[in-house]
Amino acid sequence: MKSLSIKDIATKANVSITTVSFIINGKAKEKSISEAVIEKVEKIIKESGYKPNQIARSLRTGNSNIIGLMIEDISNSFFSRIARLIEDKAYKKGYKIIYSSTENNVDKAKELINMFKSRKVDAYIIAPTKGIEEDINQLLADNTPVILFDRNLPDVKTGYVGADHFHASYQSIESFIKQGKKKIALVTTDINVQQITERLEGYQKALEDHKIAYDENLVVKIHFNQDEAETMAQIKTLFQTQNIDAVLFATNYLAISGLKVLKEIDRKVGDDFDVIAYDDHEAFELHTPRISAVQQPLEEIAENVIKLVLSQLSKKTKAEQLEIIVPAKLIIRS
Amino acid sequence: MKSLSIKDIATKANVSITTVSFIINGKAKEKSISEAVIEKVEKIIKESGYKPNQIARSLRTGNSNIIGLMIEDISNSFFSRIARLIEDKAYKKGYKIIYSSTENNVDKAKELINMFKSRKVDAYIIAPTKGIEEDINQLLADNTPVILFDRNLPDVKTGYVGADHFHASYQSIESFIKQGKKKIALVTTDINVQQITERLEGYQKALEDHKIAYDENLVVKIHFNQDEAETMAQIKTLFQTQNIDAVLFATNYLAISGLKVLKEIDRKVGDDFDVIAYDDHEAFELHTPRISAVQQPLEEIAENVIKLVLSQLSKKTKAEQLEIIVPAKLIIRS
DNA sequence: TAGATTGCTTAAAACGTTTTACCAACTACC
DNA sequence: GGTAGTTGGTAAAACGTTTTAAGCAATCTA
Repeated sequence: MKSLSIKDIATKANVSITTVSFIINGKAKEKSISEAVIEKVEKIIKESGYKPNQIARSLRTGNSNIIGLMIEDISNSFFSRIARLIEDKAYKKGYKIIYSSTENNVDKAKELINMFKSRKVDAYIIAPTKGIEEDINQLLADNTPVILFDRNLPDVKTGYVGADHFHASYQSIESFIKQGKKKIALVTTDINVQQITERLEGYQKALEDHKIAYDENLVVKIHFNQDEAETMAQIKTLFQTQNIDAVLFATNYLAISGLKVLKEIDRKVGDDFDVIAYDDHEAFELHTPRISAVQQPLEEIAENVIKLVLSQLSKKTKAEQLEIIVPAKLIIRS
Repeated sequence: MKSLSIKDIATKANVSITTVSFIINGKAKEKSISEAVIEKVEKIIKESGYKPNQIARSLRTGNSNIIGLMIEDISNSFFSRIARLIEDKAYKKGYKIIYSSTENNVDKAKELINMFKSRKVDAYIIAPTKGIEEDINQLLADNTPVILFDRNLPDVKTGYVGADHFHASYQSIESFIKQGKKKIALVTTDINVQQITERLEGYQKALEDHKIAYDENLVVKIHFNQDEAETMAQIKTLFQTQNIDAVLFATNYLAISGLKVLKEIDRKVGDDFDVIAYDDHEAFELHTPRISAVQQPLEEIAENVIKLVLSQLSKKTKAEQLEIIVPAKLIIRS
């Protein structure tokens, strides 16, 4: 069964295609179509269940009402929760989302941008990887709105929304120090994005400000794409060879692996060994004892991302470089 | 900067649009285009970075290489993990995914189907809600492939992939009984989908087969869209008013709420009170003590879903009603 | 009364592809 | 030397919209 076209409606209503199009697009008044015709056509549209073909529409108008969302991995709860919020808000404004996981792989990311480009998405929301600066700048040069979130790229001048990672990390370490911790470890990843380096810098600065020497043996950088067993092995080595009394995990999945290790080696989190995780997770509240975590304000991030995107979509001007830094919150659980 | 069109390439290569199109679509041989021309055109395409406009292509061919994925909620880890796997596999076959969360809301689901329809998606993958049978049947009548997963709809005759919920539930209860449990509760939701009712039936049948009387006070149906505080209150009431010695949670988020309650009322999971969760979650392995769970084989589900979709896409025939039931696995942790 | 304005409507071009149908020039065959 | 087949290619229609420019009456203005 072929679906109806505007032509069928026009024939049925005995008016021209143009007239129907004007009515559909709410330009009836402006083009001074008579009430009688408007009503007749609207009735027919309603009765027939006609829906305009978005593809034809896109081809003609050049925009698709689709926003491309590129994240690292949709199965990571941080991203899936953000994605859900963004989807919700975009939907309310009539935009749909096409999403894809980049797996932090530059080639895949580039390919995705091409994909999105050929689908003529109206705007991009990207949690970027290093190495796609040029591709993004190309988009910006074409006047396509691009908003970055979670990680900023210094060489890309556009809107960005992210949490204050430096400060949150600093605070976490400071809270350890105030508890009297001396040998504080950091388990982080080797991906070279601002968001991650900031966490390291916060760690270093806090130590420095409290006159604790930085010891590189206490910082473990886990390779991004390796499997969990290997990650756990590395963390285990840290725990067993260094006499640490506190650890900050720079991502929630690292924290989960770390907690598994602790369980395995039967080391308890408590007064003499404390843990903070970056990015909260349901598991942390349920853990015994409960695990402290840095919470990013997901709702606020999503809200701002969409705000920036919509504002760029409405202006036709080049994207302005507007960085929105929202505070992250350290939740101390005990 | 306007992007290149096939016309620009044709002009540059001094051939017709048709020729370029044939080459792009790999029909050069078949249409007996000379090697020389093929090379020339391909070189120009490569150099210029030309990418065909998918929208125009879709308009002309009637298919979009997009698969619509409708799930309950992308921020639920079960769905986000499945989504990731499906995305991956679809991507490898050249298909992109547009996804949307239905929130188990019939109206939203219907609206989404319309949305997808007007975007001419090539196929649908749906974790359906009750009430959209007719809309789906409409799609099937138009010969559009639709594959259901996670929940089946009896009134829809099409491909379906899901786990054997009845059996997994039965097994879980049986394992309680073998431990000597007598008062076994079930915390489930009130959404009326096969997948959920099967879990209840498994519960009932296991009790019956082991001559334990069914007590409706031990079954709590939590309203789907309510907030967590209320859910926890209901579960708390169950725990405090009924003298139960085991509980099966029918979804992972219910189990998480339930575990929070246990923590709150300081009741320990252990020999005299056991818990099994349906759908595994990282939190369960980390919990002290570790929580047993029913694991659905995500990879296998995703694999089969994609297999069915692709098979439907290749045949032009009406969807065949093929139900693939994969076993779920009870992971006993202690 | 001529010209301008207003009210309602439409024909046709354009968006960037794919595909059908066709053409022209050779080659091969009997 | 006529016809059938092959090789290498193209013109133009079609997909379903939006939008520009214009047309025609009827009414108003001076």
